[in-house]
Amino acid sequence: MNPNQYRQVRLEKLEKLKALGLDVWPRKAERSIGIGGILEAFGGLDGPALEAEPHTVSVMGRIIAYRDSGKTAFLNLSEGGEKLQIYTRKDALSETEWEVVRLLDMGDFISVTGTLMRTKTGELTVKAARVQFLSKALLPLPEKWHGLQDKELRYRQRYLDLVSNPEVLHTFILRSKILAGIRHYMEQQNYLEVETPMMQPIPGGATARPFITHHNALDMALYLRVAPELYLKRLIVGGFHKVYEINRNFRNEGLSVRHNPEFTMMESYAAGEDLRDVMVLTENLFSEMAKLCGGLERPFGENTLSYATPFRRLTLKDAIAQYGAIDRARLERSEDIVQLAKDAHLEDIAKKSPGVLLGELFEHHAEKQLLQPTFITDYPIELSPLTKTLPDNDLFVDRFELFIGGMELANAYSELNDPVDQLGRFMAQMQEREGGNDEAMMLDLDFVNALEHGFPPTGGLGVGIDRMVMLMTNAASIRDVILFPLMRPQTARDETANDADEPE
RNA sequence: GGUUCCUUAGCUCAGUUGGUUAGAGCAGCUGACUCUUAAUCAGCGGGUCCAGGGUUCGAGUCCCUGAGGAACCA
Repeated sequence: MNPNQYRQVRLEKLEKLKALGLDVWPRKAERSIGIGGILEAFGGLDGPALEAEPHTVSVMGRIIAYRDSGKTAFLNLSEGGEKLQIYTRKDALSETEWEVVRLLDMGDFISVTGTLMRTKTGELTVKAARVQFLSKALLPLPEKWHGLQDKELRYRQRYLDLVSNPEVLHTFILRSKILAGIRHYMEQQNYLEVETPMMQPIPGGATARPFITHHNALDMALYLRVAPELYLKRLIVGGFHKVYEINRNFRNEGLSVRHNPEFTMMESYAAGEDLRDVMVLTENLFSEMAKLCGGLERPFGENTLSYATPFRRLTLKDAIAQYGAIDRARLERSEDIVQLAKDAHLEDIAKKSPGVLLGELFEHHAEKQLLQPTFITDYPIELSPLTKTLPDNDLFVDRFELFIGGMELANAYSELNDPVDQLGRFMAQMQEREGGNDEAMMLDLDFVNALEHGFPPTGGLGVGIDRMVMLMTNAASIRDVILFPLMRPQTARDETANDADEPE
């Protein structure tokens, strides 16, 4: 039975439905209430209560189960991840409608009008008095018990994944609720949502390789943004007090269970604030979202994570010392740091400064072990070209990254607002770039110019929304929380071989 | 980039040491059944075993190359 044979059989049924005089592709469904609404409004009523005071409803949905027993048939309709049983019997329908019921397939959409009842097993059911045919599915649904299991098909044909795996639909419904929850929380904190360019002439705000594209009319290169940071800061210069943006960033990097080339980030900036204020904002955001999703204790893989505030604070060096079982004093001496880097088999050690090596030692020894929410603070200045230095140490900056479940979830600074210092940091990045580091930042002179017009002390934050949703929904892969994750095209490579000049 | 694993019917999966005509369930088709719950019962149809090459008397199974996917490492 190949897909064409299924189509053929169902096309024939469609012709039979037309022959009954039906509009088989009607424009609108008869519907007085949704399935969710029925469950909410009548889910508490028992059989006698429904009989005493009959409720007539019109519902629509996709047929996800069909149990036919002669002159009756039970159907399950699905809408928005909720399902409802329909009871049809020959003697309760017109001859035409009974014919329609017999020509239905799983996957079809119908609307049913009838009264609510309880079956003998107690299930809430609509007893059909009228049936409206809405749409024919020409192709079969995946297996009804196991759903669609093949991961490749689930990502490539997400619509089938959503239809046949209800928990997937619920994950994405929860994602929407988290997004709404974040906006609600930020609004409560008096932040304004803004939108800044996603196509930028100079990509800035993060050390990452950008995607490049071309604008024909202006004949100029444009980059998909790696971060909105430099534009949001311009808004603080312009007089916005507190702003945030939730949108996509694009980074031309590999794919993994934690990385998708386009991912959703929330960035926020608050004038007059510093890193301590941003920490409070951040931990409250996470704990509020955990509450929204069921409670402060959330399962993640093998662990239970607690979002009770305050979150733990740990300096970068302390984290390396603690998780790497390394004498803390050695992290103060450059030659010891180099030796530790060798011990950890880091690459290109000779080319890297002690600060860069500290960052890599942290990733090597500590990152994956930071399961419970932890703020890591006091980053080396080389890793943080947009951040104010610590008051008592100009080699380290006032920055935190938040780690949960072994992943980086957030990144925040006391923003550098000294334009002269900022220009110097850009120059250092330019040197990095010339040295072959294509992740180093590009010089954005207009941004420096904006700072020269006066930029108040500001606390800034970036939160990885996909990873936050992973935590809240206990998803093992970022692909399980992105509706359409990037996949290599399935078409044969020789059909799309015009990218053959791309060096691999 | 490296290592390991996966790809068999529309879907979910079996397939023994390399040996006859590749199996099951769901889905589908025909029939029975007026309260079913993965409905049940009887019968029927459905395969580019990911692709290409090789070894062999014989390959879904072994080897090589490629494609796509998954996990781990860097």
